[in-house]
Amino acid sequence: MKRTPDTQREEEFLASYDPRAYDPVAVTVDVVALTIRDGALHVLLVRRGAPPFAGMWALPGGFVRGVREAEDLPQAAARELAEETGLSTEEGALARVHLEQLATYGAPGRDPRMRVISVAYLAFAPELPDPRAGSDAADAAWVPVDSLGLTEAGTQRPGTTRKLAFDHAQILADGLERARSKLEYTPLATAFCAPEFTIPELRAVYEAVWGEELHAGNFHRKVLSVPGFVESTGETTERGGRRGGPRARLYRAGDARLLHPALLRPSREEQVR
Amino acid sequence: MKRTPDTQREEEFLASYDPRAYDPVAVTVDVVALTIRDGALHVLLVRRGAPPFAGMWALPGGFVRGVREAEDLPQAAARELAEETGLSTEEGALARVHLEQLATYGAPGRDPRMRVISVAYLAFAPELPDPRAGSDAADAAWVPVDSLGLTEAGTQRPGTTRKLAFDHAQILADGLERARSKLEYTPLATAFCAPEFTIPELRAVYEAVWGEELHAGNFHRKVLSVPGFVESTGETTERGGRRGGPRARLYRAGDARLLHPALLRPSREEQVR
DNA sequence: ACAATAGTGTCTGTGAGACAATATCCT
DNA sequence: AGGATATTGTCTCACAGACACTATTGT
Repeated sequence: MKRTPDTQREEEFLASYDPRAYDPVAVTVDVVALTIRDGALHVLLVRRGAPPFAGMWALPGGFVRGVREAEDLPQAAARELAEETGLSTEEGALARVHLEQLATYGAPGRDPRMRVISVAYLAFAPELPDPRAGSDAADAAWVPVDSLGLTEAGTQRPGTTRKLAFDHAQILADGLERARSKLEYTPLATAFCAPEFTIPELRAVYEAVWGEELHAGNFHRKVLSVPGFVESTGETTERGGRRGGPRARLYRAGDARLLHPALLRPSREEQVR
Repeated sequence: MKRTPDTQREEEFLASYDPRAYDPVAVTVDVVALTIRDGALHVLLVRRGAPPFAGMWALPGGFVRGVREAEDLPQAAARELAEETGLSTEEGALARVHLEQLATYGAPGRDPRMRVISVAYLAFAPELPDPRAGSDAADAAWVPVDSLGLTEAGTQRPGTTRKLAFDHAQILADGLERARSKLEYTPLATAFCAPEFTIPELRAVYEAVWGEELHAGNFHRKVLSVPGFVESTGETTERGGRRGGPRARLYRAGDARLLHPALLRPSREEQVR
């Protein structure tokens, strides 16, 4: 190739962009995968088998595969999720999982080994099977979020048994706040439900994520009044609730991508100042 | 050092984490810096002096400095912004700029040279001086956002003179949507204003960002009714508007971090379905 | 004088939340 | 039968938006 001034310039540029010339930087993807089990919000965690933080719990995650595999960031997140849940990307079970980017964490020292930039993703999943531990994990489980003693500041209260590695308490706290907020103005609560669901089931999702009870009657009317949130199937459940009550009507997720007007959390009285 | 099974295991782990063993990955920071000039929303752009995309416009950005400098991601964003605007981080002028993480872009091929993961930041700035081109830029300017022919999909309409490099049209589109949304439920519009401002000036910010006219009377009453949005200084402007009208009262930003109730955009009729 | 603008008042429709009522189903 | 629950009805208050009005300033 002829070394015109232009190609020479580009080569210099390329050289200046070579990361090998700098300190090594690694890029990982971590996933905050949320689901509802037994009426409580759970997060998917793996127990680390190797140092650092061996024995502690962490969000599922790992390397972004490089240029050769040409793996996009959402792909990497879906792969990590599939590896831990045992669900194949093909089966369509993962297709029902909502996945969105949460934020990126790159503070120096967040990983004691080297500079690691971690792109966190947030997943909303309907009830999934118990996970099986992946290759480099000692264990994996759906863990009730309440059991982790998370504070608003993104730390864990002292005395919590399951300690989170790295800055994963912060990432999880950010993910939870995003989830709570998204339920307000998007129909993503339906992502926690089976394809057909009842309004009380949907209400249970809101109560689990927001951590407070909602008024059944007002919630019902509100959901039906938001255009495109849910659409009726015309069917009802086969039986009433396990403690009595009439059969509930079944609904599907509607075509709205934003709720208008929004379903605001009741506890907004305490204005963040 | 004795090679216990544990340290050996860690060494293996470390080896598996060495990015040099993988394809090289670079991490950059790009900044969507927004300001209001002459009543129109402007974004800070630099014209590229070197290939690829030489001659095209791009968001200011560059490498995250590695382990040795221990540069955090927000620091890197502030540094890039300072380099292009000529404002020193010390002066406090940059301290009045609101900076928040926007999203991370890492699609393979988004940079033709190598795998580049870019963490984008969003900046809200009061009126700043004209930029001076940084080291590797041919030019730098505050550019009216409207002149870029951005579509909702994050592309540029054909026939637009200033073409954006890489996927920066997408990043900018995402930043604009975030900005529009943030004005609804946070008091960040005040970040575009001088320390003391009038309600009509604040309204001009909303009109520039949302791209639509607001009803002056209703806006006024609404802003004053949201607790903590603005607080009165007791002063008024020295003169009325340049086309007549009484002097306006001056306000400072209040202590609220969320607007409750929110100031919703009028054009939400077209529900995104 | 005239036009433009800051700021206030008034009215109306919508919607959220408290509360009540009714019908249906489980044990 | 008795208790729980799904669903609908009613009432009230807050608020967004339309419109009107007054006061103050620049040209």
